[in-house]
Order: sequence, then structure tokens, then C-alpha cells
Amino acid sequence: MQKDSTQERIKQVALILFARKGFEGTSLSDIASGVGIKKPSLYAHYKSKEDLFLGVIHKVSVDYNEFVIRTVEERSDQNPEDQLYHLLHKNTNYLRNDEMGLIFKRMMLFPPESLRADIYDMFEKTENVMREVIKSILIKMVPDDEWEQVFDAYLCLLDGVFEQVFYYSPEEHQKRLENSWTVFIQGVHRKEEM
Amino acid sequence: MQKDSTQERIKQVALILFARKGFEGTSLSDIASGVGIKKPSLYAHYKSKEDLFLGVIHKVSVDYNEFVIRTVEERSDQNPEDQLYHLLHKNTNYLRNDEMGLIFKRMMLFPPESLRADIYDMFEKTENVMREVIKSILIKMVPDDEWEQVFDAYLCLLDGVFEQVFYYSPEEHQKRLENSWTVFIQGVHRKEEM
DNA sequence: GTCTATACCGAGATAGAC
DNA sequence: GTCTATCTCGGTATAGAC
Repeated sequence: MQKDSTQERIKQVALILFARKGFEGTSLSDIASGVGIKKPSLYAHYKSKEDLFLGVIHKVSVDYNEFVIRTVEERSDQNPEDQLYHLLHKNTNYLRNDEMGLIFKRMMLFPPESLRADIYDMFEKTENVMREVIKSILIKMVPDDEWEQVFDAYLCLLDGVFEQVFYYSPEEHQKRLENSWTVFIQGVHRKEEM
Repeated sequence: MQKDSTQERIKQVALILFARKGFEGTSLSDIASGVGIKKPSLYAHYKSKEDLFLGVIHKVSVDYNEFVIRTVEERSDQNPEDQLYHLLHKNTNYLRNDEMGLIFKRMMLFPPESLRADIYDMFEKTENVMREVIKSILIKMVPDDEWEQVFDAYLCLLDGVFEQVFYYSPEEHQKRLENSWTVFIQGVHRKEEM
């Protein structure tokens, strides 16, 4: 598994272009010229555009799952609230800065019609990874029969914050993230008092 | 302004197709055959595909703004909490059932590259409509210097709930909406107690 | 305004030499 | 594995008759 094989470089270039311009919006010519080869040479490595796309998406899916697990482990010694906050922040940065995040979300929301089933299969496990990892944090801070409610609210927070990455400047976005987090965590704490 | 003019029917068909398959994924042949005319006839009404697209988007933008205002007015006699909850629900249904919602969000998140600037200009006022309308509700329930924090959290809730429309079944989605709402409104109430 | 016919282009994909 | 040359298809768009 060489890291600099042409195969790998094609995937890297394709990742960026698919993320920015979508599946239909990206042409094989674009990809080939980004890699520095001619279009037909791509077919020595992938048997079709869709085949290449699935290769890219698979890589992205694996990377995101690893990212989530790694990020939570980084703060496994801290209190649950800090862990949740840390994940919220890291997740936002990942989605903002990394082409991985961009393409991940684009394909979750608006997959190319012909590949919809494949993509949903591939990403199905991501929800489960999130669930297990976040559950392990939540059961330390709320009663056993309520972690799922907070889980849903937290995932909604992640999704909302993600979406806003596209609309606002980094500063404005940061402000909104903090405000949304504050209301969320107050809601969770109120639970503890009841 | 006839409602059944060919112009209008073209826009209706184009709206549905653009929403489902995106700008690049939709061809003028698709649109023409949906309308029941031949492809070149489209050019009697719109001077290009991009021109048609902008026409559709404009209609969508206006409709969404009107929807938000109308929905809040429907419950203007009720207490603020019910108003917020009502808007959350209606907004979700609008985004789920109406092609308007689908295309609105698709184009906010992933506009076709060449039209990005036009689209962002067109949608800029939506945020302001939301801000004014929701502010008028919030100032009745939280201190004057805190409505903006709750506004940010509420908009994040709307965005998160919207995004999840794509992932989950209606039942699962409804459950998550209720849970997210509960944590949100508890966070807001805790503010009142402090 | 709608049609047929067509121009033009760029897309994805293949053949076959090197 | 990479190239040039080429194929086929479907896209956007235009010309011009009715």
C-alpha cells in the first residue's frame, strides 16, 4: 500500500474536486489534469467514474469514523461536559477545514441519484459509531433512561452547527456555536436538577 | 400574471427536477418533457439554463420568506413558547414535503459554482426575515440582553432538524425533533430562573 | 410559440501503439 | 501505465419553417 501511488494521488485530487463541485459537476478531465496525466490513463486505475467516486467515498467514511473515535479518546480523562464540548469543536473544525468533511456531508445530504443506495450503506455505520461513542460520555452525566434524549439533542446540535459552517464567517459561526452550546448544556443541567 | 402560462409551468417542473437532481443533474430535455414541449421551445421563455434556474430560485426565496411570516402570524395570539414550537414544526414539514424546501436548502448549501454569488445575494434577506420575526417572539420570554443567544440556539435547532429530515424516517425524525426541542426549551427556561 | 433539424461541444469510455 | 486517436452519447443552444 504505497501512499504515493498514482491510484492514491488520483483519489486525493478527486476528493477535492468532488467535494467542491459535486459528482456531476466534476469531470474526469478535471481530475486527470489535476493529477498531471491524461484522461484515458485514469482507466488503468478505475474502471469508471462511479467506481472512482465510490473509492473516494469509502476512504472518507473510514476517515470520519476514525476521527470521531480518536477525538473522544483524546479527552477520555476529562469530565463528560468537557468531552462533549471538545468533540463539538473538533467536529466543526474538521468539517470546515477538511475536504473530507465537505464531501462527507454533501454526499449524505445530496448523493448522486445512481449511487444513493451504495452511499447510504457505506455511511450507515457512522451513526452507530457516533451513538456508541457519545453514549459512553452521556451515561456519566444523566440518568440511564435519559441519555438517549440528550443524545438526540446533541446530534441535532452537531448537525445544526455543521450546516451553519457554510453560511457564516468563522467569527460569526464561532459566536453562534458558543450560544447554541450554552443553551444546550443549560438544558442538560436542568435535567440534573429535576 | 397568468398562473397557468407556459412560463409558469416550466418553472414548476424545473423546480421539482432541480430540487431532486440538482442543477448539473437536471437536463433541459428532462424539463421539456415534463412540461410536454420540445427542448428548443424552452428558449422562447428563458434565454439559458442559468436564466431559468435563477427564475426558479427567486420564486423559492420569496415563497420561503412569506411562509415564515405567515406561520408566525398564525399563532400570534399564543404564548411565545408555543409560537416557537409551532414554527419549528411547520418549518420541518415545509422542508420535508415541499420541493420548495428541498431546493432552498440544497442551493444554500451547495449552489452551482457559477451562480454562487447570485444565489447568496438572493437569500441574504431570508436570514433577516427570520431574525426579525423570531426576535419579536423571544423578547417576550427572555431578558432584553439575552434574546440573541436564544435566537442563535433556535436557528441552530432549525438547521439541525432540517438536516436530519434527509437521514431518518418520519417517525424517527419526529422523535428526535421532540427530544431536541425538549432540551432546547429546558435550556431557555433555566435562563429565566437564573 | 412551437416545431424539426442541426451545430457544437464536452462528457465518459475504448482501442491499440509504445 | 501512459499515451494519441477515436467513438458514442447527451448536453446546451441556434436557425428557420410553420
